[in-house]
Parts: sequence; structure tokens; C-alpha cells
Amino acid sequence: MPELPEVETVRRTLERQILNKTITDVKVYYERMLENCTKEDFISTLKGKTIKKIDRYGKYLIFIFDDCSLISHLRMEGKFFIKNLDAPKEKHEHIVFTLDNNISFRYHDTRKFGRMALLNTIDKAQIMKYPALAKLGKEANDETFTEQELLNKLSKKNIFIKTALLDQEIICGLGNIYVDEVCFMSKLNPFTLTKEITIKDAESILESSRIVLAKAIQAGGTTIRSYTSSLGVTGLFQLELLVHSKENEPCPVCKTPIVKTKVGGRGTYYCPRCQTLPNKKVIGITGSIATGKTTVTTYLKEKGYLVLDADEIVKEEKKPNKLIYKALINKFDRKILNSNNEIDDKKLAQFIYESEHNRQIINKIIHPIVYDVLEDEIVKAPHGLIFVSVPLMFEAHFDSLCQKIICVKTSDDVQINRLMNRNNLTLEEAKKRIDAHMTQEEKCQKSDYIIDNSKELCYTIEQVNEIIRKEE
DNA sequence: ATACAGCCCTGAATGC
DNA sequence: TGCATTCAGGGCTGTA
Repeated sequence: MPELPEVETVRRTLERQILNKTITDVKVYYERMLENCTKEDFISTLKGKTIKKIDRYGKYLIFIFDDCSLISHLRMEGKFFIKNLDAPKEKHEHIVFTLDNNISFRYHDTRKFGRMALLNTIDKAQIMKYPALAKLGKEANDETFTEQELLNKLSKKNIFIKTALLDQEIICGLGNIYVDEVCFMSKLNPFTLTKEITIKDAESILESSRIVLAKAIQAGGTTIRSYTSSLGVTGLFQLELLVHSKENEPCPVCKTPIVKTKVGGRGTYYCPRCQTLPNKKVIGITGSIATGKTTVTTYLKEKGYLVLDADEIVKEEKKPNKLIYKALINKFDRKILNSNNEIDDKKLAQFIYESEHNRQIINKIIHPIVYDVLEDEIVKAPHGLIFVSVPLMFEAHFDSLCQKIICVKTSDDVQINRLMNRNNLTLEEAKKRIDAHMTQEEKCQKSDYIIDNSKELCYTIEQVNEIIRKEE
């Protein structure tokens, strides 16, 4: 998707190739592309006009002619091509200009999202009064854009920083890719609320924007050679991206796998370790089955800490018309329901224990829902320590939600006895349940803290308090 | 006023 | 294999 650097590269390339050329013919194949005029007006206005100047503001290209101007926004997939006159018209070429040096200048847009508008002025100030341009904020790489100005705009809103940086009225020229890069460079979690952004953050956002845009423009500017390839949008900058589209790849700073999520409907990539929420620390609690996670979480709740529990979320979202309920019905129709139209846990358990394949199917439905709910609750939580209890922390990759992880362990004997008593299982059944998951040793090895819950309660509590002291 | 869902579009990827 | 569904997303419009 063309953002400021790509559009600037297109501008520079076009400047070299079509400046001072005169339009001898215009063909419009998709009229909805034209924002403020008919096909006939568009053609008759532009025929015979010479391209005097090519400007840009943010992601908008501005073609200046003798007595009128053309504003073009490429949106997602708009591209300009320069071709020979006899090149066959391609499916997605919607506007074709013939220039007086006998070349064909074509607008190509697979998804037809791009727009053009015609203005009967060539005065820059007048052009900038066009509604779409008038409301744009300062460009992200504008040297006169001060951190205080940006902060003032941000603090008027209460939205996620990612959403704010995509808002062209706040800061202009950044798109989905560069916003992810800017957030990463500024060490900002994309879910950070604009009201929590500090003056330092604002300074960092502007500095990162300038760096990332300058680098991208430089990279894009070196790639244009061919007359037949698209102009400018095939830049090489994607090779230098730090986080965007790098899901599961190691963070270039700390090697933690990059996480993909959604913010305001936009695919968003960030490093969970480098980009934490301000004033919040998320501490995960995990451990094998029947090791005593509940002992720990109950104590934490008594002390007044917020404890989010994956199992409780599953229970809640299984209720009629909640997320897991709907997703399961969508997959299995109504055969997993009991006579009260509730999810029948026995039927579900039976299905899960039938085969590994079935277990995976269920997990693939449930885990992402729980992950999203947890993410949402963490974002909404007040400042301070937040504990998140997830039995399958590592197996289901919930560790990316946490900054530190506690593993609760106990001795094998205690674990087996507790499981047999609690779930009314035989020794063999209990062993099978335990063996189905990652071993205690492996979980402990992946964790930052280990709580030994094999002795008296006071010993366990002492260990919890020690961790709180360190993390508060 | 502010926030947000839905819309415009097509092709690639995924699901069954 | 082939058909159907889902996803990608910038900016505009309408609604609560």
C-alpha cells in the first residue's frame, strides 16, 4: 500500500518522465474513480493541458496543469505506468492518458479504491482548501512539527496510539506499515492510549517518523528503472522493515517472536517485550495440571491484585451467544448442546479425548478467542501488576502477553495424588493427563520464576510475596 | 463532537 | 480438484 515514501517516489519518477508533456487524449474506463466530476468533464478539461508541476501532500499526488489541477490518491493498490501506445489495455487500467511524446500514461488499480479529483485552480493554497486536503495534519516528516503540537492533538483523543497515528488529520503520511515501524522504534505498545502518551513519546514518534520515512524514500528512489513496471511502489524498503509482516520472526532487538494482532481492524505487528503498555506489568502464571496455580491466584486476589484467568474466560465465553459458544456452534452445529441449549461439556470432553486431531480443532477455536479477550482485558486494566493465569501458557503461545512468567510446580507424587483426588481419576488416568502436556521441568525452564508448592501453604505464600516485592 | 461499524473492491489464501 | 469463504485495508459515510 503506497504511503508517503512510495507516493513521493512516484512523484519524483513522474517528474522525470512526464513533466512538461501535453495530454492529447484521455480515456476513462471506470467513472466512479472520479470524485468530483463526470467522465466527460474530466476528459474535456484535461485534453490539451500540459503537466507543469507534480506536487505531493501526505499520500496525495497533485498534478498541476496550465489552469487546473488533478488530485490523485492511490489508496491501497493504485499505480501509474508508462507504456507504449500500442500496449494492450490491461484489465485494471482505469484511466489512460495519451501524451504528446506518443507514450501512454496509465492509472492501474486492481481494487478500484483509488480516487481522483479535478480542481479549477493552480494556486497551492486554493488547492489545499479541497476538503480531503484541508483537514490533513502536518506531514509526519515535517521538520516544523513539534512534539508539543503532536501531544496536544493526541491528548484531545482517547484512542489507541496505533489508530491515532493512522489518522491523517493528526499526523499525515503514515500508513499501516510505517505506523508499526514507528511504534516499534518508539517502544510504544500499539494499544497505548493517546492520553497516556508523554512528551518524550511524542518526540520519539516524530523522530522515528523522520528516520523511517527518509530511509524509505531513499530506498524507493533507487528502484525505478523500467518503463513497464509500476512507478515507485515496488520500492525495496520492505526489505528493511523491523516488525511489520514479521509475525513469529525474532525481534531485531531482543529476539522475542513478533506478535500479530488487530488494532482498530488493522493487522498490527509488535514486539511484546520491547513494546509494553505504560505503567502496567503483566505477570503470567502457569504450571502443569494440579500443581497449585489456584492456590497462588487465590492468594493474589486476596491481596487485591487483578488476576485474569484463562479457564474462567473459557467458562464465561462458552455461555449461550458468547464468543466460544458461537464459534463452536458454527463448527459443530447443535450436536454439542444439551437440552437447555447450553454447551455440553461432557460431549465436548469426549470429542476432545477421542483423538489428537479433534483436540487441535477445539484448541484452534478456543485459544485465539481467549487470547483476544485476555489482550482486551489487559489493555483495559488499571495501572500496576496484572496477573494472568494460563495453564497452556507456552503450548498456546500466551507467553507473548506477559513480561514475566511464574511457573508453579510441585513434586510428582503430590501432583498425581492431587489430580486423582480432585478429578476422581485412577492412577493410570491421572498419569495419562499429566503426560499429555509439556513437562513441569520444561515449563519451569521457560519461566522467570518458579514457585515450589510441594510444602506448606506459608512456604508458597512467602515465595509469592518475594516475587511481588521484586516486580512492584 | 467522538468513536466506530460498514462500505467500496478484487485476488490470494485458506477451508472443506 | 474445485468450490466457497475469509482476509487484506485507506478513507469516506452514516449511526449511536
